[in-house]
Amino acid sequence: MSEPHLLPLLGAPPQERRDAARNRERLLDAAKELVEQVGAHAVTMDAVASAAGVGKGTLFRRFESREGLMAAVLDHSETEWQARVMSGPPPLGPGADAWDRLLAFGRTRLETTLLHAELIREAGRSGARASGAYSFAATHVRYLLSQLGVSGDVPLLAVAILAPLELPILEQVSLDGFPVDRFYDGWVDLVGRIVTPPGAAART
Amino acid sequence: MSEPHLLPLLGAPPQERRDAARNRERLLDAAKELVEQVGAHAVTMDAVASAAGVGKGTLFRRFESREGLMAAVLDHSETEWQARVMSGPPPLGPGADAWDRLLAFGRTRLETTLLHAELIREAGRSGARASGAYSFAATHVRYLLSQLGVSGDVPLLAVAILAPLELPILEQVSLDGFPVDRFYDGWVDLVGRIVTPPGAAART
DNA sequence: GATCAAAACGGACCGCAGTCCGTTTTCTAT
DNA sequence: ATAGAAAACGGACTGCGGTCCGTTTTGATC
Repeated sequence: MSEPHLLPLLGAPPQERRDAARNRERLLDAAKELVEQVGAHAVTMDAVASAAGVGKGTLFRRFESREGLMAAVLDHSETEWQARVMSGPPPLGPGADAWDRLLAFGRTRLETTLLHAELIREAGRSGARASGAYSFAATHVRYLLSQLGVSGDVPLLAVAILAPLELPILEQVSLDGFPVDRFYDGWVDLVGRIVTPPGAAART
Repeated sequence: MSEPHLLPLLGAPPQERRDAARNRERLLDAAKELVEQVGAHAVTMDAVASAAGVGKGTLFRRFESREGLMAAVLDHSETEWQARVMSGPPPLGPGADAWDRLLAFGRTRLETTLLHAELIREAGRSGARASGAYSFAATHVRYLLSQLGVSGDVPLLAVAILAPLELPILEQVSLDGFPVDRFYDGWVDLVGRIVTPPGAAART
């Protein structure tokens, strides 16, 4: 006669225990705090654990690795941008035409990448960019490209459009000594060439 | 009366002492050997030092860091490719027209990047890609673009052409599940769009 | 409210990158 | 050949990321 006391909630991950949830929060808060105070590069796992008043083992069980922790911190920050893209005001959000949205996307993407540069670097490839944030961006660009009626291998063109805005590329470039401002203009030119099929009229 | 015994050789780095040079070579050989045997990710600095019969301090003085060492190993491998580009047979080397050279460049660049993927990853950004190899590639592409009479911000277009061939991008992409083969075709399409100005005739 | 298995905890412990500093080698000058 | 300073050497040492495992907490069951 006894059934599991709470709704089985089909297929959902077994539900996190209360202490686990509490500690996850403490750890994330402590991490964000420390990142802000001393910079991501100087944050040690021991420091985070003890600032959160939690054992080191727990920290690693929750976040897998240092990179994983940084990715979690980063993810939190980037979620806000994703929201702006999906449901914020135009031209970034819905409502403007696809071309203008694409340009706004590029500009803000560049800005957030630079803003979170250190965190992105520390998150390494385990991180947000690889899974969450990057595939969101890719999906969005693919969508805009299809709206623009771009022909060809749209997924790959999306990659090409995003690539120059990724941190590793930006880092290599600025070593070659580019002013960042010029970068956006160059990117717009690039996108124009990709979007406008050969033989069509030029774009403004 | 006594002058420095050997030609002062204007401005040249003070010349490496003989033991230093010998040890550098031993270390590099040991490193290459170990990388080959167990894979770059499993090579420890202690292992390299003791395989070379040299102290750890020496290893770090010569190569700065683990990443620096990996970069040195990588550099050695990539030099051969650079030579093919600059003076090998066409279409990669000089002799073919710029468009064909550009395509050959892209294909071989993609190949070598994938071939050396592990080393590139281990070399991190301290490495060859950042300084040596990357700027070589960028310079070459700029040159080919100008040969093709491309208008616009050539240095930036070169960045855009190279970016999708860089490892971090390739890694993100194949997570999205692209077959690698398709990639080259997509890249050719991209380059075509960049090189062919809007309104001009399409390319073969 | 008592019982019990599963899950989470925490800190001692390990391996490796990178530093430090007393010792040895090399090279120049005489 | 010899002396002396500069440069290179090497291995003990430190700090940090990550693991392991005996102990504690949770929450479902009766």
